[in-house]
Amino acid sequence: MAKYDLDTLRHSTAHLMAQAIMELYPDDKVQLGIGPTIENGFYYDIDMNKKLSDEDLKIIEDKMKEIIKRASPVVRHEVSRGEAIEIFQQRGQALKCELIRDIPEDEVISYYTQGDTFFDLCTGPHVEKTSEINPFFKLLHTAGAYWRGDQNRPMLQRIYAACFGTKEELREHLTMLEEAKKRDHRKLGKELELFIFDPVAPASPFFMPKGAMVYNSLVDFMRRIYKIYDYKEVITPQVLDVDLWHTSGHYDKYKENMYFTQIDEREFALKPMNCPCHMLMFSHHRYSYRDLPLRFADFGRLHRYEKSGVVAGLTRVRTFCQDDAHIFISAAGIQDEIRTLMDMFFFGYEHFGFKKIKIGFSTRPEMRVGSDLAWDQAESALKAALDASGREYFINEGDGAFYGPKIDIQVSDAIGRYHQLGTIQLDFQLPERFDLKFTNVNGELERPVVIHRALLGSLERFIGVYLEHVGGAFPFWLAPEQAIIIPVKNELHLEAAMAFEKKLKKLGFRVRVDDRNESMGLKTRQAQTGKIPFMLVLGDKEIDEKTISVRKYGEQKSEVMTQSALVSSFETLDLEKIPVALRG
RNA sequence: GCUCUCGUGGCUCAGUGGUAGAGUACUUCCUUGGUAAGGAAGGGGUCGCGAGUUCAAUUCUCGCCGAGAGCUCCA
Repeated sequence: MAKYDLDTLRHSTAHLMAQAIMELYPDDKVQLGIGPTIENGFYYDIDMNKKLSDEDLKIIEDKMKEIIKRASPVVRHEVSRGEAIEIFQQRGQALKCELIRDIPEDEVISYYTQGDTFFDLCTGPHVEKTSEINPFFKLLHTAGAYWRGDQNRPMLQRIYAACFGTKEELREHLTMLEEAKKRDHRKLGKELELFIFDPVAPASPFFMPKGAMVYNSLVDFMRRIYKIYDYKEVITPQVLDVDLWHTSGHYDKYKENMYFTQIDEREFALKPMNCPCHMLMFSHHRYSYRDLPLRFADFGRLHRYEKSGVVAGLTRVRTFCQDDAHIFISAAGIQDEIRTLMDMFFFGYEHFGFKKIKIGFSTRPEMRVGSDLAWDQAESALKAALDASGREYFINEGDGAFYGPKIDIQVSDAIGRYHQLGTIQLDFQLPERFDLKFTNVNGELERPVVIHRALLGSLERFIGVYLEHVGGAFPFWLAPEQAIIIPVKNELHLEAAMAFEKKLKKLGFRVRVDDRNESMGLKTRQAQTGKIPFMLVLGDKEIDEKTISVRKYGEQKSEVMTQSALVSSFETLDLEKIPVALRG
């Protein structure tokens, strides 16, 4: 049993790093901000004149190890507020003084010293001497971070570090980071020729033929799900009069993030979301309770002017497509619909092989619209539906949208990272703004509630997440190229290869003959690095016996099977593109 | 938007105050091959864009654009 828990060790290591920096750079006005522990280690926010580089991190690490050997005692002091401010002021630690001032009046202030050079405000606990700190840490990188997370305050230098209780855990974590780098969807997207970016359209992907194949397969998959769950797809305009965005409220709240265009002296905006279009469509028709829930699905292209610093690969882009839908429903129907949605979402995620799924329930935020009564109803309906689903969820107090509470769904990828995908949001504000009504069972006009929901989130983001999840190796039904056929000798076997290709193509499979004048070694290598699910080799033997040599992606060996057996196994695999409930 | 880093053939990257190189990809030829790179030749770059310093800038300085790591934000 270790003497200290991991959190204490990490925290003490953070102090150790701060001390190392103070000792190494005495003339750079080092001021300590905060240095909390985080999931895999810790960070420390530091203000200093010198800009730290990656080389400096190595020097700091060495210094830290030296201080460990020194075995300096770590001592806790408890003083009054005034004394604490004086002590930290003397040492030029203005940031710490600010923190002390924010501590409630009556509390005793604790701080720690380590040897003679180091002072830090902290409640502890800590190790008793620096030699008790283990060396299983690594300083990873520096980045800017606003003091106290406020973009109007100065930017400090944040140093991130990994820190663990054992050497193995540290190594495992560093290996995971390496693995994450290899799986980076931006790298894979380029290597597998899925998409490109160009400065002419910042943060906007161009999907190459293979990427478009994946994109369209995902849309196709969603359309099939929509058949089961009774969604009606609609198609809506890209460019709409700003009046619409005034009505919806988006103009006031999000105009900084919208694209505008003027023509015939009218101002238009490129749509950043589909909802107002769907509200408009609902209002153009007098619907009855018999029509509800009415589900409008839309794969419309959206444009949002995201700030330059926030865009990243496919995960945050300026043009994207959601698997968007809006459900118009009576307040009484919410709970059932949410339950149905949860079924549908989990069905979808499991289909993609996401096993660990986290559900977050976000409640009313401080800045909100709508009456408390309406919020009470909406929250309790969501909660009841979640409880009824029997799935675990956690509550994000105050994290809801300004127009209603929401459910967010995160999935864990193959290397344990969570990504937000789906969202289900209740909205009683847009129906109000668009004055939506339906005729209820008593013949009276009633205001519907709207549910915004997306399962994949955005196609772009989902492709990024999924690429990293599968490491670029798509399952058969999603692979842009499902099989590659290699003739052993072009002169002798090309004809048979092309005949087989034609046969598979007629059955709807995506196959290609590699007819280049290259060695089998090279073709094999490229079939593997291209992560094509099946490599099929045809030579004399196979042609004579109507068989084919089959090597699956990731396997070292090939097996020989009859051509008809291969075809039927392709047919079975390809069924995965069709949700179970729709299979004949 | 803010802080830091980066930007050299399609891709991955060397390199230099005297206007550029490798590997790979591409084209052609040779090779007729049995499961992760057979051989050769060839074409391809105003070194992100603009200004400044200099006899001379891809190299140094500034500005802009784009990308990355974070922060703030994310309808």
